[in-house]
Amino acid sequence: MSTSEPRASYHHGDLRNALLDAADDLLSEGSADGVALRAVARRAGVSHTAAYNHFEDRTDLLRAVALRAFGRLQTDLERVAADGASTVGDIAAAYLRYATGYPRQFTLMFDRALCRPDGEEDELAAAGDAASATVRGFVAARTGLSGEELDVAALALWAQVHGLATLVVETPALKSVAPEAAEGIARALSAQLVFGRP
Amino acid sequence: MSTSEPRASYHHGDLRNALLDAADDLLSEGSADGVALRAVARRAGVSHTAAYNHFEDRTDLLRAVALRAFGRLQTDLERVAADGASTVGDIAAAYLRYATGYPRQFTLMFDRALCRPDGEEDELAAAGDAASATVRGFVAARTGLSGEELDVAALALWAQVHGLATLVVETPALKSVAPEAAEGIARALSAQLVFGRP
DNA sequence: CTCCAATATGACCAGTGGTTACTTCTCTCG
DNA sequence: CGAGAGAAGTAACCACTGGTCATATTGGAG
Repeated sequence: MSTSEPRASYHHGDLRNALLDAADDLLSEGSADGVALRAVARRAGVSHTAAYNHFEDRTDLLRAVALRAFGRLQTDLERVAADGASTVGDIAAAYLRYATGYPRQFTLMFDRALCRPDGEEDELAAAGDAASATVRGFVAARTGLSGEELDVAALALWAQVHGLATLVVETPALKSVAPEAAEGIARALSAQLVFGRP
Repeated sequence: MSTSEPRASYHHGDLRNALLDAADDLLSEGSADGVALRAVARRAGVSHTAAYNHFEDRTDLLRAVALRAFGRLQTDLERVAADGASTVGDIAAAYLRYATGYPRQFTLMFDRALCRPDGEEDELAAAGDAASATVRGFVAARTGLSGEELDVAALALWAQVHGLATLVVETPALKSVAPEAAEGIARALSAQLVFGRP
C-alpha cells in the first residue's frame, strides 16, 4: 500500500493519498503518536513541508485518516444491515471485528482531539452520526420500535458494543482475548439486551 | 491544589506529589498532550530533570496520574456498592458522573499507551481489574448470579456503561449532553439489560 | 562533624510541529 | 507555441519536547 520508489518527477502526482496511505501504515505498525507528520512525509518520500499543501495541520492529516477509517466501518456495518437475515448479534460482531482488526484506527476515530473546535461543521462528527444512524435503522427494522423507545434501544446497543470494543482494544484485562472470542462475547452481551421498556 | 510559591530550600520536600498535582491540573485545564513533562515541572517550579528522580519517564508520570484517577473512581464505585439500597442504575450513574466530571483523566485511565509493555506487572491493569471486580460483586449481590452467567452479566453492564461514558466524553454527537442528562441516560440504558440467559 | 546518597541543576542532543522565502514544474490562455 | 500564473515542491529556521550527562546542593545517618 505504501509507495516508496523515489519518484522521477519533481511533482508527486497524488501526494495527498500517498500521505494518507503512509500515515495509515505507520498507524498500523506502531503507536499512534509515532505518526509524526514528518515521519509520514519521509515515508512518502517528500519533504515535510510538502504535506502542508494538502493538509492544514498534523491534526488535519490525522482527521483525514480517521475519516477514511470511519468510511470502512460504515461499509462493513451497512453490509450487515443490508442482509435481512442478520441479527443484532451479527452487527455487534461486525463492529468488534473492525475494532480488533484496526485497533489504532479505531481509537483514532474517537479521539476527541481530532474534532474541530467550537461549532464548526465537523466531518468526523458527521461520520459518527452516520454510523449511529445505521445502527438505529437496524434496530428499528428488527424491533419495530420508534420514537424515544427506539432512541433508548439503539443507544443501549451502540453503547454496549462500543464499550466492549474499547475495552478489548485498550484494556490489559481484555486485550488478551482473541479477536474471534471477542466477537462471540459481543453476541453474548447483546443477547442480554431487551428492547423496549421493561 | 497546585502549590506555586517559590520554595525556600534547594530540596522540594514532596516533589513527587507536587508533580502529580501539577499534571492533574494541566490535564484539567487543557488537552491531554499539553501535559508535557517539562510543563509539569515548570508548574511545580522545578527544572524538568528533577522529575526524573521521581518518575522513569513521561509515560511513567502519566501512568501515576491515571492510577490516582483510578483510585478516585474506585472509591466512588465502592461507596455506591456499600449502600445496600443502591440499584444497577445508581452504579451506572456514578460511573458516568465520574467520566463527565474528569473527562481527560477518564480517557487517560484507559490509554493503551500507558500500559507496561509485555507481561510486566502493570498497576494500571490491576486498577482496572479492581474496578471490574467491584462491578462484578455488585451484580452478583443484586442478581444472585454466579459463574459464567455472572461473568456475562457483569461484562454486559460494564461494557454498556463504559461505552456510554466514552461516547459522551469523546463523541461530538453526545458531547453536548449535560452531565445530569448523561446520568439519566445511563439509568435508562442499564434498564434495558436483563441479567441471566434469555 | 563528616561524608554520602538523594535530590536538584544547566548544558546538550535529536526529533517534532510549524512558518517563511524560495524554486520547480504544469497547464491554461493569448 | 510559448509566456507566465499558480500549484506543488524545497531548505532554512524557530520554539518546543523528551531524554541524558556531568555537576552542584543539601539533609541526615554514622
